[in-house]
Amino acid sequence: MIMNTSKNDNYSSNCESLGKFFIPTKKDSDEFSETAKLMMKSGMIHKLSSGIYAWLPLGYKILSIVEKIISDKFEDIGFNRMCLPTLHPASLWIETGRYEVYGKEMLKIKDRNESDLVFGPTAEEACVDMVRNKIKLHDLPVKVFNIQWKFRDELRPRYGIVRCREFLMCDGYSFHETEKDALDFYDNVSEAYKEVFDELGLDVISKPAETGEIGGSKSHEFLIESEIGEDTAVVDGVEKSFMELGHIFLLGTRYSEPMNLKVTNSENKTNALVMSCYGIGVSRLVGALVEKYSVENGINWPKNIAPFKITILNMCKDSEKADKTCEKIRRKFSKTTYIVSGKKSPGEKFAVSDLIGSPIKIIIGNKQLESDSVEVRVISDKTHYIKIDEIIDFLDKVI
RNA sequence: CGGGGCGUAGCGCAGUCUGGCAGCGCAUCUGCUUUGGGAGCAGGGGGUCAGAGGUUCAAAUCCUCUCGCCCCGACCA
Repeated sequence: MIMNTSKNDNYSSNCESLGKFFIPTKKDSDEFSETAKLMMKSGMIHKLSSGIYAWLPLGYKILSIVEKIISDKFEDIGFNRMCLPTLHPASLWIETGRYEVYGKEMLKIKDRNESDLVFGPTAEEACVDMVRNKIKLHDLPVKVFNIQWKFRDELRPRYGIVRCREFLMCDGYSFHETEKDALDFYDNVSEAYKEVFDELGLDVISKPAETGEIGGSKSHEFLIESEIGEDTAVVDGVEKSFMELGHIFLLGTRYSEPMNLKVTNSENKTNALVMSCYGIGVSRLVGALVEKYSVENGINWPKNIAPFKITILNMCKDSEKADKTCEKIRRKFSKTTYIVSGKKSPGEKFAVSDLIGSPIKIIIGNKQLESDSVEVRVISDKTHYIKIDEIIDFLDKVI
């Protein structure tokens, strides 16, 4: 929708389509919460049904960036990335007794043979099935994780992707010989979680929690203060609303025992493995980030999360010099530059750029162009006027 | 799952009470004007009135059923 639509394009037509990126912004949205409203207005997500959202290119870009930050951290502490299916045979859930216990949030499906399937609301059973009969003593500890869509048939979805039915979750699973090994690694993961949230600029607290339906002996949840939080915690004597972003559990033998995940140890005894699981709501995390970085008319993304680090506002209608300057910058920073141009009004261009929220905004207007300059606004810095000849060097420094 | 509300053009809505040509704003397309904070004028296109059944000469409108969505509450990752 926003693209280079200059008619005077005989010098740039070959490249024009390269800069296109589909961002259908909206003037307004009737979403209830500010976070969901902003995500709809900026063209990040589209609702298909109650609690079921499509991720448009802009939203998916942010989701992917967050996913990468989490994934890198998990690999840093020794997890191997893998991928479990979204659909699990009901038989696995019957083995642990959760098929009946989990409740109406679990989506049960039948395939063409009338076999019962489950769209996984979580994946402990699937993961155990993947590793059982394969792990030998010398393999331990085994640490795997995946980032996969989950479905929980919420009674009442709300706040856009913050509490939806289909959501992206990073779920890690570790298997240990002893409870002590499991506990040590549990602390490593807890530390890694804090580093991830720090990297994203989120003030997250961890707090001991109930293990609930999932079972196990120890758990911590990771919470962020939020207007639309649905958990409460007491901080400094004041009860506040929090949104849960992650939860880790020391599961013990809750799954390994009934599913017969065992190894024979050095004393020739066969014991059930000690299992832990670690979850982060990746798609919900994007909601928390939008809430955190939202400003008056849009968003101010920090550089390490921004879907586009640079937004160029081409205010000129038929200026070859302006178009060529856009193209010069886009070629150098092609994956992270978004150009707002065409015959839209200046107001609309600024409004769209506010919604995209790049930390660096370059404004190409007739006034500065007369002196071969452009205006560059850098978040948390002043406005610079830079000569076109020096723009690439300047951007290299601030990006 | 209980209570309430809504469903009419892509989006937001009026029309429903009192049956009688399918409307308005925004968006979109065309042309001209405008170009530093979501522009102006003119013209055009776009409809399974949520769905099914019923009443009637005639149904968006009345009746019955079904579905979907939203808000509150309860429940819960």
